[in-house]
Formats: sequence, C-alpha cells, structure tokens
Amino acid sequence: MYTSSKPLGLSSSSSTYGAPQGFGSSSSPTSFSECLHGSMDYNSLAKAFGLSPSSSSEVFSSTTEGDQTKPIIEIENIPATPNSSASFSSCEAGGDDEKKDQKQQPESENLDGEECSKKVNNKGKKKGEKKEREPRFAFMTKSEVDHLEDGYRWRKYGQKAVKNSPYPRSYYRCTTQKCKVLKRVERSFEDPSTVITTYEGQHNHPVPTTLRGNAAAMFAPSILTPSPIFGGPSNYPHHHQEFLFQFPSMSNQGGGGRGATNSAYHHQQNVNNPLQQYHPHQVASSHDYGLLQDMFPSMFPKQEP
DNA sequence: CGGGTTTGACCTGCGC
DNA sequence: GCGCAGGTCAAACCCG
Repeated sequence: MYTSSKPLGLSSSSSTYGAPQGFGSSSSPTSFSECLHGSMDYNSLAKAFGLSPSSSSEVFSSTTEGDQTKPIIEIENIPATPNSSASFSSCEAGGDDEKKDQKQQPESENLDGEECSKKVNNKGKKKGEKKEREPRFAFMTKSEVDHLEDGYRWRKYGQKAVKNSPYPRSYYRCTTQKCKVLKRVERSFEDPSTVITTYEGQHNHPVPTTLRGNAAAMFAPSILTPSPIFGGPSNYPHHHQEFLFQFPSMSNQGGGGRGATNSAYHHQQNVNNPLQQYHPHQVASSHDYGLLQDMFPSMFPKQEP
C-alpha cells in the first residue's frame, strides 16, 4: 500500500502563478506536460483533485494488487505556510520569504576574494531579494528508471542521500533558459519499484520537440489519453513505466483528509485500463465530473442531457 | 568543446 | 544554541 506513511513534506508559498486557465478551455490541454508548463495553475490543479489549498499535505495513492499494472500517482497539495493566509496570491508569498532572505544574507558583501568563493550561496543575491518557493506537486510512478521522461529536458544539479532510505534523491532543473522549474526524483524506500517525482514550479515554455527519442510525444499524451499504453506492453520503447492519475476522494470531497486513500476506487476496476477507474459514470459526482470535464475533456466527455 | 553528471562543501530551516 | 537533514552550488569530471 502506498499511503501517507512517508509524508513528502512538501511546502509552498506560491507567488507568481499564471492566470488560472484550468485544464478545460476550448483549447484544452491534453497532456500532463501542458499542465506542467503552465496551462494549469496550482489552484486549479488542487481544486480539480479535490484538494483544499488550506489543507496540509495530502497524499492520495493506491495500487492494484495482483496485476502487472500497479500504477500509482500521488498528487499532493502543497499548502501555504501555516502562518500565511490561505490564498496563493503573490503578495502573501512575498511576506514570508522576505524574512527568510534577509536572514539568508550574511556579511558576504564584505567578503573578498577567496573568502567570497566559499560563500557560494551569496552569489548574485542582494538584500531584499527573495527566493520564491513555487507550488509543487508530486506523484508516484512505477518505473524501473529513476528519471522519467516527461517531455522536458532536465539537468541534474544535485543528489543527496535521504534519511531512512537507501536511495538517494536527485535534483533536476529544467535546462530551458529562464525556466525555473525544479524536479526531485527519489525512489520509495517502501517500494523500490516506485519512483516519487516532485515538480516545483511551472514551465514557461512549450515542450521541446527535438527530444531524444521524442519523449514528449511518448510520454505526455499517454498520461491523459486512454491508450494501449496502460495494461500492455506498449509504446514505451526505452523502459518500462506505468502511470496513473489517482483522483482523490471524488465522491467524498473534503472528507478524505490527510493521507486518506480513496480505497473505494482502487480495486475492482479495470486494471487493464486504469484510466477507466475514473470514468465519471463510475466514480465521480456530478460536481466533480464537471471539474474533471474541464480538466480532462478527453477522459470525461460532456454528457448529453 | 559544449553540455550533462558527480560529488563534496556550504547554507538554511527546523526541531530539540 | 546546536545538530541534523534537506537543498543548492560549482569545480571537476565525463561523454558525444
């Protein structure tokens, strides 16, 4: 079981987030990647997944036992800092970080030469500048490889051993200039076959088209489009990945709470096409369905009256 | 040679 | 205040 026994401890005080467009404008994004690069703001994401911006870390997960397909995704809500207001406005995000940054500003300005070279952290930072924390969301993926192709190009900038885990955590940042999206990848110590990927921020550019192996085409559309990729050997030319959105508490919105798994959905469904788990006729209330229609029109077609 | 990875050092936040 | 753990930096290294 993939539960919240290992809280990811995500936190966020969002600031500049793109105008909420949601998933469902007429030019509906159809890929997970689009979600990542800013077609969807965090609030919409949170809302769509039944998350409350003011709630603490919520983890939703499940697995389908007894089948080769054991896809898991966790969408986590990243709350604003406890002391800040519940909104995700840019103003409120600034207040908190402001303090941090002043604190983060030692006497480096007086350092010269070699001394300065040791204070690597003070480079390019001036008083009053703040390090903005972007909203994050995380998901778990069954994969044999740590770094999942998501259509974007990433550059690894660090790796750290994780406490209580034999697996290190890797830190990536988008290689596109001016794109500040970060990504952390770690393997679950509870289930080594599960990779936990955390995205922070939104891409401000389209998915690169000239990727090695055309990963963008390979990965992105497959997430939200029911396709043979689920449940079959399939379109993954390079490695094996299994993937599934796990919508939290669709028919019990707000009742789940931290770490509550939507166990009502995670079994007895068509494991060969996990996406069908979330077919509206089966799981979603009308209200949720509306949200889902907005989010994933391809998955939740409009119902004729 | 340019771009990506590795890795040790450093910084910060947080709990005690 | 101290220690720990997470996060970031950047030099060194690797590779195509």
